Amino acid sequence: MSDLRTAINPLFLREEELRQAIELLFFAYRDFTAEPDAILAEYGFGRAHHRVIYFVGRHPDMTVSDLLAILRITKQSLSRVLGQLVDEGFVTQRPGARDRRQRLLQLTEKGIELERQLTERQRARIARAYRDAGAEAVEGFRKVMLGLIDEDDRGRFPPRGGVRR
Amino acid sequence: MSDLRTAINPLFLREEELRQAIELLFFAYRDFTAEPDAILAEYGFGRAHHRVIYFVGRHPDMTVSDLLAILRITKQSLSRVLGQLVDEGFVTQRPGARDRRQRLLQLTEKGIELERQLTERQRARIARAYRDAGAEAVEGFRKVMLGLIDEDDRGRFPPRGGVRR
DNA sequence: CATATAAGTCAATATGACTGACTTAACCGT
DNA sequence: ACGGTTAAGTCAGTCATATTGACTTATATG
Repeated sequence: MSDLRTAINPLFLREEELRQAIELLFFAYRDFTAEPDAILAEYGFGRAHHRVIYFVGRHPDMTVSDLLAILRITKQSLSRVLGQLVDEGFVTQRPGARDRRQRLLQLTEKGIELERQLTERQRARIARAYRDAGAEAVEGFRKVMLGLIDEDDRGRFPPRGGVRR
Repeated sequence: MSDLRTAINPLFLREEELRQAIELLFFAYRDFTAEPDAILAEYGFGRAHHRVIYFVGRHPDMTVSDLLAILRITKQSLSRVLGQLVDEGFVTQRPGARDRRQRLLQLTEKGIELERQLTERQRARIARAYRDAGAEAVEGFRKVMLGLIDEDDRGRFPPRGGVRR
């Protein structure tokens, strides 16, 4: 028996470890998006609507440009989705005070309610995983995930100062 | 100043922590798929082709049903993508020996080469993140990611026995 | 033999994304 | 005040990924 790959070659372990990470990302993302997708379908929306609702909820008064930079899609792609959300009363726009060319985006009450409904499933999934894994594992998770993200977007995640006491 | 949310309410910290996890997943997946997507575009392929190539490479002689169960898409959706890959000589099929209704899937040399090209970028990204984060963080990452995955698919990830010495 | 299963097919539709070209309004520096 | 730039939006065409639903073919299995 004694498999050459595992018994002798440390490069195989490395390869296996990296492949597992690829699959962890695939399966985690697949399952992480499945629940909200099912809710969205009831509204005739898709995942793109969720992203808009999520980030507008997270950063009220963000501009269209900000949103495009986060989503990394074209404005033509955003246009349909955002237009639908505005038409159906989930998102409102108002001109920027400093720069009146900007359209600052906000969620309506209806939008806030949908955002809450969509995100609470995801939060519950994460809360369970965090609880089961423990605080130390959570720190490791954050570290690795940050390392996977392009450098220019890491600044979105403030370093967590240890709780002073 | 002294923000009510951070200064007093521990539930806000919790909420913030969970939201950050949502965003870590979004940004990590976005950046993780961007590089292979660019390569795939040169072949006229999309992310769905990558998934098929990846999993067939990972599990040679897997059946179409196995693949459908992993990807969680309909066979009609898979059909086009798989058909293209077969037509263009990246994947081959042969009837199962035990059950001749099955079509066992394999990568051709060409398919293996493309798989390698696509996945090596992702492996490099993960290797860098793993190295920067350290072994302990990697363990935490694995624990949390596993917790995010639906229970019925966790068995795909064998527990890592500590290296005996 | 009857039923169930694995795979594939045809048709219609929705969603999310793209490129390219263009407009409108507002800002901003010289 | 003009001219260039930027923010946003629009029109048109295309492509990839996915869906539902109905059906066929071949093979397996009780």
